[in-house]
Amino acid sequence: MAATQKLKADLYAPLCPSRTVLDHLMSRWGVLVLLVLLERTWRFRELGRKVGGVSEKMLAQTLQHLEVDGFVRREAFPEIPPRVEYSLTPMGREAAQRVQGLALWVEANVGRVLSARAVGAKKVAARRSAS
Amino acid sequence: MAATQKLKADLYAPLCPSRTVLDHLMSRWGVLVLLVLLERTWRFRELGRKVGGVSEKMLAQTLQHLEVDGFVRREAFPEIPPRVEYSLTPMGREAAQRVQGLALWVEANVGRVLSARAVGAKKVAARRSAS
DNA sequence: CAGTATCCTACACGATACTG
DNA sequence: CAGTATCGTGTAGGATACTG
Repeated sequence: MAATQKLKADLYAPLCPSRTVLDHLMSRWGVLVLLVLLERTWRFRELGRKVGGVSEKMLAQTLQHLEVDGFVRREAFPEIPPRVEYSLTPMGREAAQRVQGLALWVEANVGRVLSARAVGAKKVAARRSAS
Repeated sequence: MAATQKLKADLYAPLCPSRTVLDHLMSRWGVLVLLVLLERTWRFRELGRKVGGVSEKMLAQTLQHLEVDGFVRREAFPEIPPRVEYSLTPMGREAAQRVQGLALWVEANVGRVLSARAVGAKKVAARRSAS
């Protein structure tokens, strides 16, 4: 009892908890944080600067979600000034690697997508004006 | 000229187009649509029912984003009643497979995450009350 | 069926100020 | 430094009605 659930998870079911897990992993900032953490351990501000464009609030919130879900480990050192280090748990590393798989593909293929957009945007626009 | 871009894409740069590509792929409904399309070709309503919980508006918008980006092919048949079929392009399949990699991991590991949450939520809550 | 157009609201998110 | 608290706003996204 209390063992890890074996009842089938189903992303297509709106109420399935797997949706919230996926939401945390794929959130705007969640993705970037995971990628950065894959590289090494970081302090809070350091992480913020590395990600680029994230506010303190969202960084804190994102890290808490990932910590609660067991993807990120937070270690606070009782010093002055305070120092807190964030790293991936083993499970976090597993998930982050999958995220990285997609991220690397995107970085490598933005060019193809941008080319596709040039023609794709017109097709969609044409349908709208044909009303 | 007009060749696919080779200039380095950087997800950490807020202005890099790769961010919008990733946003489309990882959006709430984008993920689910890609997973479903990986299975086979679907009609509009069919797709909506399969995904579960998506509104017409969001389904149409999501499909358009993916179509514009060159991930999804839309084929309309001049019949009455109208029939429109959506499928993945070869590039869409490449991306969708990466998305699937993460999705399958999540479905298989929700149990571990749920267990982690039981203890993780308390740790975070404890910090807040210790103010 | 396959959408589009309109309206409306909850909340995601940023900016700012403050605490330990 | 490492956050939390508060406030204000833009917009993602749902509900509904309508078109071809």
